[in-house]
Amino acid sequence: MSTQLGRLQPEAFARVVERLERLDRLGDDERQALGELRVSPASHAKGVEFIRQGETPTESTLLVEGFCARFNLLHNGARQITGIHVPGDFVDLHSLLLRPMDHSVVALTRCKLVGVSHEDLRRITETMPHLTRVLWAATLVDGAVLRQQIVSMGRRPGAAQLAHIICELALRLEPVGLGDRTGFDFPLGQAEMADALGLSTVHVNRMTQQLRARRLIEWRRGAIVILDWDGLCREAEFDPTYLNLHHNRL
Amino acid sequence: MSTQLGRLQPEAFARVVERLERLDRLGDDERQALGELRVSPASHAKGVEFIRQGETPTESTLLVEGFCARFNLLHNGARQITGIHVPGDFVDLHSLLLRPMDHSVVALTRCKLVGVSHEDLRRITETMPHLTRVLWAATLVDGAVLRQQIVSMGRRPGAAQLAHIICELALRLEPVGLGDRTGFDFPLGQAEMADALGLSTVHVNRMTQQLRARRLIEWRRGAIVILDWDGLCREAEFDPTYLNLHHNRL
DNA sequence: CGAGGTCTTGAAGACGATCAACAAACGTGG
DNA sequence: CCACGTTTGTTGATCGTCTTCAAGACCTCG
Repeated sequence: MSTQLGRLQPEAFARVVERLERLDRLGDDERQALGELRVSPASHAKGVEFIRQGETPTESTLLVEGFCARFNLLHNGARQITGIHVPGDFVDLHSLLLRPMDHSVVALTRCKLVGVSHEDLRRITETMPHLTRVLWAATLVDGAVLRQQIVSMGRRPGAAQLAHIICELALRLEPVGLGDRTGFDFPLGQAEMADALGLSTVHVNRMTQQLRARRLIEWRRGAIVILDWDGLCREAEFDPTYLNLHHNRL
Repeated sequence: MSTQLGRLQPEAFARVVERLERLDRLGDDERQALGELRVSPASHAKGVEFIRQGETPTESTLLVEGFCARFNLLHNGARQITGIHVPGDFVDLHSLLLRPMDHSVVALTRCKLVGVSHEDLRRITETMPHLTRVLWAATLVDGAVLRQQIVSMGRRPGAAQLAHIICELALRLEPVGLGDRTGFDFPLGQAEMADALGLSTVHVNRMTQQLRARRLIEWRRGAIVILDWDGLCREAEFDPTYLNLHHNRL
């Protein structure tokens, strides 16, 4: 992992812009401001906890490639994942305003990331109100995802919970070109899914088999295939409104 | 419920300022800007769903007195509460940037509220970067609370889950002078608590009895008494960091 | 005083956890 | 390219937490 400062590489730049433009159209000046952010690239192997609970980062991290997750550990060693991040996500944009970190972040696969200094982000909040609102909205969508997760964990049975997160991931991966309603690459194991859903590995395995048996999905070799999108949505009571996939005027 | 526009009444003004100043000290100009917000007061009886999923409000609602909750309904009639709000909270500040509402809000007790027009809030985001960051931070704390809720639901047993939310409510009520580590008025029933925790009413009842039997809390007549704060925190593995109760420089 | 809501209790059962063993897939080095 | 060890997925049996249903006690308020 190197730490030399530079501008966003084309790939990373494209990912952020894609993601933010899903919330609202950006002006040329805003795109330019994003392009001029000083960033420090980094990459981490699977399993590396590159942000730790209790730290107060001086930059926010943008995920360019791979999957990572926020999580908390309990005293008994149990892990709860509170969010799975896909390329284009700011994994800790909130660390700009909330200190210290109340959770850690781990690379679930090999990850490419860039750090954006809080100083630069703060300058954006001082000078570019609209872009600030877009970034704010990005954190609000995070919150909406968390709410749906709570609904799942509280009131949906295991199979529906699994179905729901698969629907969600498909739609979140779509705008960055990494998936669609027919499926997506998903190099995570059932153990990680279990930590995300708050279930045991064994139970995730059985729920997966159930969705498989009902011809809703396949899940093998690091890829999830969605055989029946509508059926999966029905199972999950999935309503994509909360992802704010349409453009708003922010 | 009346809708005439006015300035924030002293009580409401104090609540917002107290709440926001918990995040960062406000300047005189910022306090003044808040005082000049045009607001529409409203009050709702217990049980009224005053914001409904699917709507796109033109104002954000500040809770001045009483308790209310965000919730989602499932097809089978089950309700999951995704957040309990206490006086001083903006219950739907995110509706400024996210549309339409992906959940409803219900008054859990008689509530006094004021609506703040999105137009005014947006003006703040255009002209007062620091106050904007404070408001943003308020929504980020919301998110942190949601993450802890996920940890509770996923990995904490029922009793700890109940203990955790009680610890949290105590600390969230403290800065508005409505509670402390010895307890607080809490006019909600076990059924509502069940919907918040994702448990059944019966189970909440039994977990309450368990905490009672262990001399950690009392809960009667609309008030929760905390008999042993440290014990309750231990039971819950409660770490208040996520509430950002200390001042930050935003 | 009566009526409706809330709390409490018991019994039965479902969903999911845990433990343990085995199979399959994967990656690594020879 | 194969052999091996490790990780991940699969299965079965058993156990515990939490749910459901149902009934009765307690409160509160009109």
